[in-house]
Amino acid sequence: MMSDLTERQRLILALIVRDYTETAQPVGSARLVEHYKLDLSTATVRNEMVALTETGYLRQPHTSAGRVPTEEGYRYFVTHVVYQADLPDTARHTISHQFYQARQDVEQWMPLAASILAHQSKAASLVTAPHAERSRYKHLELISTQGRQVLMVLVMTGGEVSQQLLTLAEPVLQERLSAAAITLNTICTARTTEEIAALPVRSDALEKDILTLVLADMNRGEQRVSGEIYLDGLTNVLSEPEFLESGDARRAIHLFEERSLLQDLLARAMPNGVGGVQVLIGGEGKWEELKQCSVVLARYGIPGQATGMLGVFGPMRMAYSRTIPTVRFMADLLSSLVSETISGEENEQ
Amino acid sequence: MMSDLTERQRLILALIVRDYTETAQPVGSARLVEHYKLDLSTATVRNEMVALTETGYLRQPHTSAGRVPTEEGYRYFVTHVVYQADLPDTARHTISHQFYQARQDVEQWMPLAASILAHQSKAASLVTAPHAERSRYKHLELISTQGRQVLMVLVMTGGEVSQQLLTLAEPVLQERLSAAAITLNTICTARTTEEIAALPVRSDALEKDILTLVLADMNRGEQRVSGEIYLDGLTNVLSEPEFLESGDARRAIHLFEERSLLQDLLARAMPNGVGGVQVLIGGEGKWEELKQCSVVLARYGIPGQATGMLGVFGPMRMAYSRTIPTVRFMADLLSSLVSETISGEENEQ
DNA sequence: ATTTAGCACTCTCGGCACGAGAGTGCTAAA
DNA sequence: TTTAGCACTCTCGTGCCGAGAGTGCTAAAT
Repeated sequence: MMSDLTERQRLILALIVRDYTETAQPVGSARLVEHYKLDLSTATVRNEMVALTETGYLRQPHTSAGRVPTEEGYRYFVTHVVYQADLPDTARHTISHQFYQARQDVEQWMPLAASILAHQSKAASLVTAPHAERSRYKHLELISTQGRQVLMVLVMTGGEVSQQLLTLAEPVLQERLSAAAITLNTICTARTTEEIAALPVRSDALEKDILTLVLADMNRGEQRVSGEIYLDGLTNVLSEPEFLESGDARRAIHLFEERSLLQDLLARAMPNGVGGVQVLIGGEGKWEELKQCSVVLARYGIPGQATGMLGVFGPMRMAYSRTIPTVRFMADLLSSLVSETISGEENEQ
Repeated sequence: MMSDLTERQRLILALIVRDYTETAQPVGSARLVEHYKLDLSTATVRNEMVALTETGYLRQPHTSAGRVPTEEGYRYFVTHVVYQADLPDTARHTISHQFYQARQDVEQWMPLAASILAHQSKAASLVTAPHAERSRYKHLELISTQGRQVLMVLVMTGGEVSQQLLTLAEPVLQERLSAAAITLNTICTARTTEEIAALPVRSDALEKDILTLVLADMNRGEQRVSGEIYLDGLTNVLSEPEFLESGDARRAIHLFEERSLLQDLLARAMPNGVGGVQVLIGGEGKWEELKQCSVVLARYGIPGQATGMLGVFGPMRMAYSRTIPTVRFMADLLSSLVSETISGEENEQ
């Protein structure tokens, strides 16, 4: 693998990737030598470029232009050059600091993560809220609003909260609702959907109806592939030249706005548990819309219990050497946040 | 006002606006006559065009191009031609139907509203969740997650729910937390921030600390200008020619992604209570970024209690005759949803 | 008093040729 | 193995030209 290329070829490939990601212009031999102070002549560089072109890592847009990395070129760069790179300490500190300041505001965590990712990578970012495949009932609250309208707030272990508005057949007093909530809380707390479904049917009509809705809601939660999706930094990506012309790239943005498509992408791209950082370059042949784009994805959280995803989306020509370490670091950070928050099933009371 | 223009001039202006919004091409006299089967010669139309150009409602991009509406032209069109127009029944039914299907899922209301607006107007939409300037305490819930970590869920009248994660000095059992929550609920329910602040200080340390956080949270809520912001349909607007070239338009999109800027825009554009539909054409000289764009805004909700905003954003050349009635209808619809949900202060228990 | 036909005029836009410049690949020398 | 030298190729900006679109004006028609 590694010996596929000589040390010097790797250097030249890396420099071309770097220069191209910055300028979006094909890179010529002369520019490479003078701009990066190589102790080589342009001719030598050109010879190496020919080799790299034959191996399939570079290509020429046309006869007399400089070289541009191919998808394979980017992939080589990602796997052999920057994949193990660490995020500089200054960046780690900045990020940790921002999260420290927002540590109380659970609702801010996801948008904050998206915002940081977008700023650091200068591309578009997405973060999904942590989501459990099988979560347990934690607490139910019934709040009478007006007449027959009741707001039902359901909290799950793991901190997921869902609201639902229901209309009863006839008006019910708040006292009655509170009593029902207390009863249901007693019998349901810490139970899974299946366990609740297996309970004997309630004799009280109100409790029975509510329980049906609770079950429906829990089921709906388990059907979902991911938690809520947070996006940021779309404008970063809009000013990139790739997105100004070819409608291809614009269709990719559509993929990101349409939540259902995005869910599908995430599900297919990251089937397995928490692991390393996934880099999808040019859609990898599977996504027509992502032909000119790249996505850097990672899963965070605690595998059996609650996980979410985060990622960065940008032109194929993205700053991988910055983005990949950032995504990895943020995934670790969110993982630790989740494990601090989550109600473990062992020490549950 | 009305007599500013003759009937025929109004017709021609309206047709030019309509044609231009559809094609994005300057409209010539010949096209106008044959395409809309006018019983006039092109020369007559041209004479009227000269008049409209002199009044400032039309302009020519260059000598031998057709006419394009000016900002004043659009404004005349909006105020005198389409402002009172009603949304066709079929559209009303489609929209009502979609809301009917989602009536239980409170969390879906806002994104659904944004999605419908975006589809109907074929532009970008924004909706802010209803937000009360002065809301009242409704219910507090304290949930132990792990060791010293506690998830605090605070529900306000009007249905706003906020979550906060707090770390206590020492671990506390769930029983203790529930007891504290019940005590606080008893003394705080239905009270405003000021009223709660005026209560005698709690002797219990835990209750005192929690109450401080509750107050901080309520204050933070009251500081905010609006509820959460939901966006949709940005991609609709991206494919418009205006946004492909001039960076101006792209900067406008940035305005929409940066929540703080957007808050400012909303606050300055819609200072007063629920009223008619506001149409901002070309930024009205106040927003440099919106020079080529228009925004159609409306406030919904119940003035003294909880209000939110909704709007549509697109190129100045937008389909006002469709957008304005849609925004008005949606504002009414959301208003009725809010008044069904909200806990009135009178019939509060 | 309007409306309309006719016409000259102006400006944009696409196509085309052309030269400058960038960057290459190859060969032959170091 | 590296490098200097050079011929070659292709893009891109510029300027020119003609076609076409749309106008404004004038004079005739209603």
